[in-house]
Amino acid sequence: MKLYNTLTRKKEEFQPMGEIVKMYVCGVTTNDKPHIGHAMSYIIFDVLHRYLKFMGLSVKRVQNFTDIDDKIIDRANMDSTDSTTVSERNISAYFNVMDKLNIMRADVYPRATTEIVEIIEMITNLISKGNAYESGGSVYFSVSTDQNYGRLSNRNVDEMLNSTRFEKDENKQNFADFVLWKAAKPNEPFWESPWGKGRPGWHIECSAMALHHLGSQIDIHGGGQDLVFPHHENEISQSETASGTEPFSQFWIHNGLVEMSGTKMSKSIGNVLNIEKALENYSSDAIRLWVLQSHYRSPLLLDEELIAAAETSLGRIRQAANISSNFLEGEKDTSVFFDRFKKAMDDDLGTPSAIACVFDVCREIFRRRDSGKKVESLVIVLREFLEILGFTLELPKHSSDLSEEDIEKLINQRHAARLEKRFEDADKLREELTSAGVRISDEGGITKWTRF
RNA sequence: GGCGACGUGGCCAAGUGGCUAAGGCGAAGGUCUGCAAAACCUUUAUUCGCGGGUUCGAAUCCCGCCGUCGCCUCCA
Repeated sequence: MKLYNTLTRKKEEFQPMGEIVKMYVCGVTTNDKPHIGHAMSYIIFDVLHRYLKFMGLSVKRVQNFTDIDDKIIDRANMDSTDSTTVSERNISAYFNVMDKLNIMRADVYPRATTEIVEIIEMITNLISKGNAYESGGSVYFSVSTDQNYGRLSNRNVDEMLNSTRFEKDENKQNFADFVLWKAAKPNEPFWESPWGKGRPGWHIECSAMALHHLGSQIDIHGGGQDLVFPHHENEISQSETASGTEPFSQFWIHNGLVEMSGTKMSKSIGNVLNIEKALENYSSDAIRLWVLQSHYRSPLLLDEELIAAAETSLGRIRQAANISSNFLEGEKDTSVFFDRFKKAMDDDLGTPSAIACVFDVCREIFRRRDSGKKVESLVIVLREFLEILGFTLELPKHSSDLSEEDIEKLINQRHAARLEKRFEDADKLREELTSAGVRISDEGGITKWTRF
């Protein structure tokens, strides 16, 4: 399988270094409920995870929660509570929606606040090696001690100086240095450290956790494109100087960002759609299909009509996946579809082409059913594709879900009405069933029904 | 200003040197039906932002232009 590696800016053949694939995916900062951009990112890494498993590889995935930072403290102050409460609340919300989105759980979900020991250890190590320095109760990473700095994001420190627009920090030796340990201000939560009371800087936790849970070298490090600089650039620097080994990660995989009418979704613009709200109107599968129908490195256009269109498309898929033909003759060779699907996925996780293949399998299933041929092997291969892509095939909720008895009763009533040619009554009963999520069809004098 | 991505049918979106430019949504017609729904069949880009160039051959490579977006210390 080939994957686009941000580090080398090309597609490269993926081969894990050891027996298991070590995968670290940057998690969320727990200052708020997860939004649709998080859904995009984690759906994509979920599919990567599933596909690696399908290829026969074992995967150990670690995903962090940044459960202490400025925004969380601000939120806690706003809500007159503490940062732990805010974080716990949003971590619960995270698991709640991600489970609904059928995103496989990572093996470990370390939190910044539960890895303080490892973080302090790593910072101490960096200081002893001369890559970091204490200043005013904080500790900074000295960017000039790493000659490779800027490799991932393809920029150099001198050029950055001309374009920088961040506030000056008197404690820093160099403008590009970044904070590893932040001295606590009055009334802020803090942890004891060799440099006094404070808390971890943002970047260090991922390095410390990756080292702690996966080791000094990993296979895949993932996250949104907005993390390339400075977050991942800084992670590389601190990890590689601390461990003395490189590369920290073989592959750097970055997903594109959700855009709304040509603009990135962002809290400052106020165009954030949270997942909870999206799930009120659309099925988990529809959101997943909307994401996977465009390539993971491209920006994803957020337009509710597009998710609604995906919901419609899913009707086809669900229906095809539940067909059984009862015919014995004419089994179809599925290898053509299988090869096509695999070829698409092997080329940098080409889910749009893989999904095109899924729809073609669906069409073939319908065609064969309609012409009296066996479909079982196609249904099996379709379900396998859907499993790899992480679809649940769960039916969307309808306002009034009828029991089987109710459905049979209504169908019988309609049957009677049709016999007496009271078609208006019959059509009313049909509408009633439709709005309750039951689709009926009159086939050769028999009325068949199915939930949709 | 620096770095990067992108511009393909009504909408979304694959394809990145050579068979008929995938797939989804939408639209039109047909089959089926009391009428439908679903499904199936047919139609819906002689053309890939614009202008040059390379080549036997370009949506795909090169140059220029126009336009959109992201990152450049909050971010999935």
